[in-house]
Amino acid sequence: MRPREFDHDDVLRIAFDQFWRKGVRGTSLSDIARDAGVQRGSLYNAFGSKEALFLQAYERYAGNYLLALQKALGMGSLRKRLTAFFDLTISNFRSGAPPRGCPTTRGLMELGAAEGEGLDEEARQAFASLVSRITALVQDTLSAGARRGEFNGNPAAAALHIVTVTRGLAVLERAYGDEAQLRKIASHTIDLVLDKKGG
Amino acid sequence: MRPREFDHDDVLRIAFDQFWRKGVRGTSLSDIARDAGVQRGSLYNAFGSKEALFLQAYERYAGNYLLALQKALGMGSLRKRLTAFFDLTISNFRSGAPPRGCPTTRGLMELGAAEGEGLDEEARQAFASLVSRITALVQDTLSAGARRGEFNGNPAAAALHIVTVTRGLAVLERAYGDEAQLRKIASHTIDLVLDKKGG
DNA sequence: CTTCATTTTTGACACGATGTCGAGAAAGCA
DNA sequence: TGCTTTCTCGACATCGTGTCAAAAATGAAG
Repeated sequence: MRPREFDHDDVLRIAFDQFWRKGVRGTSLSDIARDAGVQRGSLYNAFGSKEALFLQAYERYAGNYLLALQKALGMGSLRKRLTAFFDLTISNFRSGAPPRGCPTTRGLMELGAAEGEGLDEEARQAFASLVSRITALVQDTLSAGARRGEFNGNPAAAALHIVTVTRGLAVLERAYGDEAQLRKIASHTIDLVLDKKGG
Repeated sequence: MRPREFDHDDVLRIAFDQFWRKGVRGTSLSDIARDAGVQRGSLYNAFGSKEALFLQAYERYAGNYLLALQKALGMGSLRKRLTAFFDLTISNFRSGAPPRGCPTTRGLMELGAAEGEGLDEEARQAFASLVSRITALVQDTLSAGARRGEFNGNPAAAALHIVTVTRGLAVLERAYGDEAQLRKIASHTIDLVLDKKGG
């Protein structure tokens, strides 16, 4: 057995950085290979294909992101939790220079696009899975808030609405790049959900 | 002067159909040339580049879409108008077999992605322009509703919120492909906006 | 220590995409 | 009829993905 000359996790990190900055289709394996100091062929040997490499890199990101999310949703009043949720979401979109947007939303629109080509379906599921998990976390937060009398609506419907807004924010971020606008929409959404008339 | 052997508008229509089904990066000029019965070189001669062709095809679509939108927003109570707005939006996402999603959102995430490459910026503006125009139409509708006592919130903020939700719906359509879910979110959004406590 | 088996690395190759270029073809006009 | 202008067409350069076989490096067995 000959040992691998590069670190698996390092490559995933470097690759995801490129994918995030330039999009999946806009990033070539040559770019990643150069950045990682590895031959292109070695990447194929280790990961199989560009999309397989992307999927592994994305799963790595999704795990980290969910951890941060749980932390943000875990403290204070319901309003504080939702504010922290939107803060984290928007900060994530606006991280990097220039801002890199939302990798999940970009990936969904970029790869979930082509007609049934096999791996695209696998990618679609990876993205959808993260969105579902985020929705579940928000729903749990709302349910807890309802038990404490901080919320009187339908947690499932409200969570879906909130997550839909965050996906919309990801799109508007690309369209306008106006962070203040995103924060305004977020705060307006929290008001709508929490001030709703008896449900 | 030798006359062109193909119809300009026909090619735009055929090209946009391909771009809509397979994404911009997923569609090759050879595909379009084959479908349109034209040589690839002729497309370069007539349109300059793939992205220039896409932009022209997209502008053609955007014009038609805005016309349909004005029609949908022009009749009945405010609730009826907003319902028609979401209906048109979702029907548009779900048109085709398989459903083609939202071309604007897909285009934004696909092209507005790469770092300052010139034409990508032009594309971004085309997408952003349609989103802005849609927002303006919704805002006008809400303002008219406010004058008739059907709405007591801030039209600008509410319009932005509604359009943000439609962008989110475009993303969820790709993630889940569940049309009933999209319609539920839409109806919930209308309730939130119209039932809001005095603002 | 030598040999072997296994895995990684590496470079060459096939293929398809974008975009350029120049030669040839087809109209309008003098 | 001949000239000019534009369009069409095929060849080419370049870059992307993905495959393959040969070479290199390591661990294990004799």
